[in-house]
Amino acid sequence: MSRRSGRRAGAPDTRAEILTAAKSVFAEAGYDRATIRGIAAEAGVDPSLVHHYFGSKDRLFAASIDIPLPPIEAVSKAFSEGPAAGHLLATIFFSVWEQHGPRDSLLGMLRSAMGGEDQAVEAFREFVTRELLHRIAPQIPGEDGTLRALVMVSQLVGIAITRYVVKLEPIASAPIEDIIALVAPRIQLYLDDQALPAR
Amino acid sequence: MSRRSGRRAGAPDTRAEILTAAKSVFAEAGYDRATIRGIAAEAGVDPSLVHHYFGSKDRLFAASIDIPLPPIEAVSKAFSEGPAAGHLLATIFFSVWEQHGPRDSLLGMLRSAMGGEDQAVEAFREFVTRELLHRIAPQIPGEDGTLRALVMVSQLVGIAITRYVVKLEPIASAPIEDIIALVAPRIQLYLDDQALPAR
DNA sequence: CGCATAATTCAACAAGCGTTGAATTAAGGA
DNA sequence: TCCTTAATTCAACGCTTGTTGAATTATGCG
Repeated sequence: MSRRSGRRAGAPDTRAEILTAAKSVFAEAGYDRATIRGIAAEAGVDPSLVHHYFGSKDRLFAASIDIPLPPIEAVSKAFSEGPAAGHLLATIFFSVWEQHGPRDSLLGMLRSAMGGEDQAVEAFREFVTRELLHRIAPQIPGEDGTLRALVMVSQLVGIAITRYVVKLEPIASAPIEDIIALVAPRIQLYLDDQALPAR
Repeated sequence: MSRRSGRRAGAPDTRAEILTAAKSVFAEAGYDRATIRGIAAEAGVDPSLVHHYFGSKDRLFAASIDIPLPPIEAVSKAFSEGPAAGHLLATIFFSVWEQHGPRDSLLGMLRSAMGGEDQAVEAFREFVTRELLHRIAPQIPGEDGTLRALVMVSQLVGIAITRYVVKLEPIASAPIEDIIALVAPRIQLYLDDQALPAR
């Protein structure tokens, strides 16, 4: 395709290796503690090469959290499952987290968002809104549909943080099926119970 | 009392002012992005003075997240409330978060724990275990009491992150009573429903 | 007052950071 | 082979950070 490619077809793509290293390091350390020098070392290249390919730490980070999440599109269809919708929703959510690639990107975004990195906070807000809230909220009846949907999402995100970030036992080591079985009825309750109790 | 106090009785306690500034800055920025120079500037003193009083950034941070949380002791008593226990539990939890002082300390701990600061992660684990898990888990019947308690706590922490850290709407601006009313029935369900559904 | 001690500031160090531009090596087409 | 272009490295700048030790100022007691 490109006449100006300096590498052979089967050779390792250094740029991709840097990106993989970046995802891994950002996931472990978050934006602040991650260093370009550390990412370069992980990829086995010179720090300048990282800058040559990605321009800046900001842009490298942006490239690291840019992730397509195929299974999440099934969220919209989950609601036709009736009483099993809650279980299916939780299953979809955690199936993404249990894969190494997406998990690294999500962890990087999450860690950095909590750390206060503006770009990451914004990315996290957009991600939750676009991938989850916009697919779930319209399916929940009542004026407070969006609020209810977000509280429900907070339950899932809260578990993700406890399991993958803080690694609190026994959530960190429990089979994901046990956790799904536990949370599914509560998710279902958010979907069914449309009336806000009087206060 | 102490013969060796260099300040008058009514004079401002510089050490306390530094600590207040530290809590505020750590809460906003987290451990990594917070700087001793920034904290010193906030307190209106020289950076060296911070070091003189607290020794190191680590120890200053440790002092900043060391917080007594009086109302949380009431958690143990909440379970005698029967069907209202879930509502009371959520109320206690968020009443702590809605106060400025404790919120700053909690935010600092949370932000830094997510950022990967070892000391903060450990502090957060201990905090959740000591203040919440140990009080709640024994009250939940079944072998998986601890797991269920932690999933329940994850729901509360997840909302706290969405509301106070990421500030996602409409959770960030909703009256806390609305959120409590929403989450209370799900908390109650964690308390009541003792059987783990077959998988 | 004068002295001891605490409170506070000043100036500076060493280390690590992101970033830069020039130099060097490797590769592919004419 | 030569020459253009990409890939990669080298060395260094400027900046910020936590930390340090000496110098300076304020304070309270005898």
